[in-house]
Amino acid sequence: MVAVNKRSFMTPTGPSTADRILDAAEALFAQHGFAGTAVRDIAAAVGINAASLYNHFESKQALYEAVLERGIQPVLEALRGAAASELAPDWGDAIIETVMAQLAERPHLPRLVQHEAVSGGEHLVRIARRWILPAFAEARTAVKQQPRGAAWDDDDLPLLVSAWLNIIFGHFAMAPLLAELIGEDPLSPEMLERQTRFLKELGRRLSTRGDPPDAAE
Amino acid sequence: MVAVNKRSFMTPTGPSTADRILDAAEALFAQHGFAGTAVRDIAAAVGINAASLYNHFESKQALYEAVLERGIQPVLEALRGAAASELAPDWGDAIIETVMAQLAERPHLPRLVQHEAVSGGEHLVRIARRWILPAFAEARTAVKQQPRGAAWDDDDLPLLVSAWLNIIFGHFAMAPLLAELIGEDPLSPEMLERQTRFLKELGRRLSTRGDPPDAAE
Amino acid sequence: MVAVNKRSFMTPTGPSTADRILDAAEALFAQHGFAGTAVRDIAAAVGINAASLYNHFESKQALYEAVLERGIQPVLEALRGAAASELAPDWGDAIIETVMAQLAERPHLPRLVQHEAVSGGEHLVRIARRWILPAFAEARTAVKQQPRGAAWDDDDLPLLVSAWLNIIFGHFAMAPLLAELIGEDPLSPEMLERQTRFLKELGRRLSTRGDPPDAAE
Amino acid sequence: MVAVNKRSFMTPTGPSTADRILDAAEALFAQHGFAGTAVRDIAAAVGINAASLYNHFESKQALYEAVLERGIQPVLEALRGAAASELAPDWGDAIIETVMAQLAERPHLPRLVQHEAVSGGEHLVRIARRWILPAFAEARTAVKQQPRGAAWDDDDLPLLVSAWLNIIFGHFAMAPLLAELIGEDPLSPEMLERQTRFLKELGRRLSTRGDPPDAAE
DNA sequence: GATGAATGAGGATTCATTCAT
DNA sequence: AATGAATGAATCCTCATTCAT
Repeated sequence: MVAVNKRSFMTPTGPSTADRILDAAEALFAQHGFAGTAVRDIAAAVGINAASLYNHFESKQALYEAVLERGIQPVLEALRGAAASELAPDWGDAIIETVMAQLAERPHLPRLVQHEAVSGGEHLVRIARRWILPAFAEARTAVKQQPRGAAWDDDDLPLLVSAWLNIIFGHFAMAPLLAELIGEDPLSPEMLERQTRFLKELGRRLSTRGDPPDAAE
Repeated sequence: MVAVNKRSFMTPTGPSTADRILDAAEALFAQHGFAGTAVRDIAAAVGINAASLYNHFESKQALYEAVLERGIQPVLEALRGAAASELAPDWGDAIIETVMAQLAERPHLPRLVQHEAVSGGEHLVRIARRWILPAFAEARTAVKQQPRGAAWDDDDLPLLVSAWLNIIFGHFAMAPLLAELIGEDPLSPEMLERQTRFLKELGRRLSTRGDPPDAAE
Repeated sequence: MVAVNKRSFMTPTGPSTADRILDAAEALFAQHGFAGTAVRDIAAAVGINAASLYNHFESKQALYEAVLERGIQPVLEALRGAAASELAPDWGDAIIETVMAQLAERPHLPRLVQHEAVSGGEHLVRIARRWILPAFAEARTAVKQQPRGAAWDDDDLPLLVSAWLNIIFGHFAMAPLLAELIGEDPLSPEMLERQTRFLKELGRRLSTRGDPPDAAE
Repeated sequence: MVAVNKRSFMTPTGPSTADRILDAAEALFAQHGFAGTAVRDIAAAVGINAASLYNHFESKQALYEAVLERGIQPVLEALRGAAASELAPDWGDAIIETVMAQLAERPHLPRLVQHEAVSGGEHLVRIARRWILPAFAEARTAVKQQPRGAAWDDDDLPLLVSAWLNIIFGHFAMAPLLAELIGEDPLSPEMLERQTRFLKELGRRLSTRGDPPDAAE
């Protein structure tokens, strides 16, 4: 028996109800977090009755986790792909572009993850062990392999990776606030382009030892 | 016996009830966000009846805002103080140390702010206009005044400030997740010390043009 | 045992839940007024959970207004019908009988209206504009068309209408108090019959100039 | 020991706190009824703390009853005075004028009584037995003594008295609604004057047998 | 799959009242 | 006589979930 995608086969239907629920839930969970999102509101956004939602997902919890998994998986895969070509000269730039492109497509995802991370709650650990830890390891390896990687103390690498993640995810997650501050939508194509350029320059500088290595307070 | 105010005599005059409520609320809001925190739980943490809480704060909302203000104000003031001494040679390091010291004392605050920022919600704008915008302006000025400031494009400055904020706040806000990843508590004195050192090095590198002085794509 | 639709087979399909709620609410609101009636008590009277009530009505307010409308509408219609036949000789008597019959059937209604009127509150204006104003206009017209209508000064007509309404509604609304005073239930068929006769006599006298035919100051 | 009015003795103080509470309570109870009035609101209207109110009245209940008694007593006394002079020729007019004058001075009272009457509740019976029953008896006697009293069937007298009470109290109690209908404040001096005139005319007509004594359906 | 109705648990908030000061 | 703080009970209402249809 061939593995067949349950939907998208033979019928020219649009996205399945389950997918539409996932979409609506992703947006709402990203905006208001888990606790701040009512199942009823998700259902309303989809245009169905709240009870119907339970035909597709066992519980609010289960839906939340499905949303997270569906969102994180492609990002990780893209990241892996980019990381694989570690030999290319502007390898760092490639990763940045890949990740930014991924996130630009699903701008809710970083907010969702940030929400979850900040809550540091029950769902976190499961997700962390399955998705983030490997990702973290990969990112760490990547950073270490940077040409002048020696520049960073080995113990600082986790902090560096964490910093990178915070910068990249933060740009999306804090978009509403940032918009307030710069008077422009941080998620507009132009701003995303600028942010991408900015990140590349950042990468270049971070892999170079700073000027006067004396100052240490 | 002199007529004595119940709480100014013999009793060590602990924090007022209102303050204790603010403390408990800060911790709980930071952990679970606004929607995820029940007034009853805050009251329980303080050891009072939920109804009593309303003798001190008009509503959950009002309490939330009070928590935010109380938390943000001293950080901003410290930041201002540090920024004032902009002539000192290791001026950037001073700011980093000041901010880290402030946040270390109230580790809930960054999570609280992050929660709020990610939610990008109703409370945000008010706070943003009164506290964050000025802070942002200050931070921006500060960054621009760095000795080798010419190194950054003027348009990139907001992004740079945003990046700094995300790195600094992110370390605290994501602490539970980060702990999971590095196997150590990111908020332990040693780790905070390491992070401070890391940030200083980061500052040094960021204010130095990256290696291939051609690249600025 | 056959799978059977609980309420479409064998059960005589009693009034819908919404109707039962309206009934219970009508009685309770009439007895204790809006503020004095707890949603929980209405639900209990119906035999459902208080939460279920919100599947049928958006709020206590909405329920209250629905009760008022449902109650007032048929009375107004009956009144209109009776008023239409203004040519009949004992036209006034017909109206009295119609109204009394209507109110006798829903004895809660007058108390409800009285409650509302006395409260003169927020709900009043909406209702007043939609239902009572037209009714008032009709009543006024009716009174004016009485054969010997010339007997009343035009400026007194609103007062006359108001007086009639107060007498008629008052009999029902004050029933508990009146019962206390006369030792009989004012809502018993006999008493209602007597009150109807009394009102007719009243109507006859009111449309006749009083003794000293000079007095109309 | 002489019976001394606790307040108004020796000190030129304004109304005592207890009186101010009674005033505020009278207004609020009249507007919103017992259940719809919060002790806090009464206190706020007086300008004191809700707790202070309990220095003057044992409970909300007790305050309510005090308000009712204080309001009803002078009306009854005035009524008695007027009724005593039953020999005067326009005796009915005198009563009307007295009562209207009394109520005009305390326009909250009728609404208060109406609220209570409509609620037909717990407080009612006590009040009824002590105040209203005697008043009713008096009114009944008064009506019966009208010159052409014979015109009314003895059994109708309670209904007639009830009608009178409903008309008179109703004008005040329904003032907000009536204002809505006639576009004028029913409690303005002019309207009260008109209502008084109207009531006198009413009295004149009611004590005259109606035209065609045949119609009784 | 979809839905209207039902519900127990819990949400924030208000209430009348008490009490130490 | 006044008050700020406290509280248990009750307020309206929302929530996630179930179930018969």
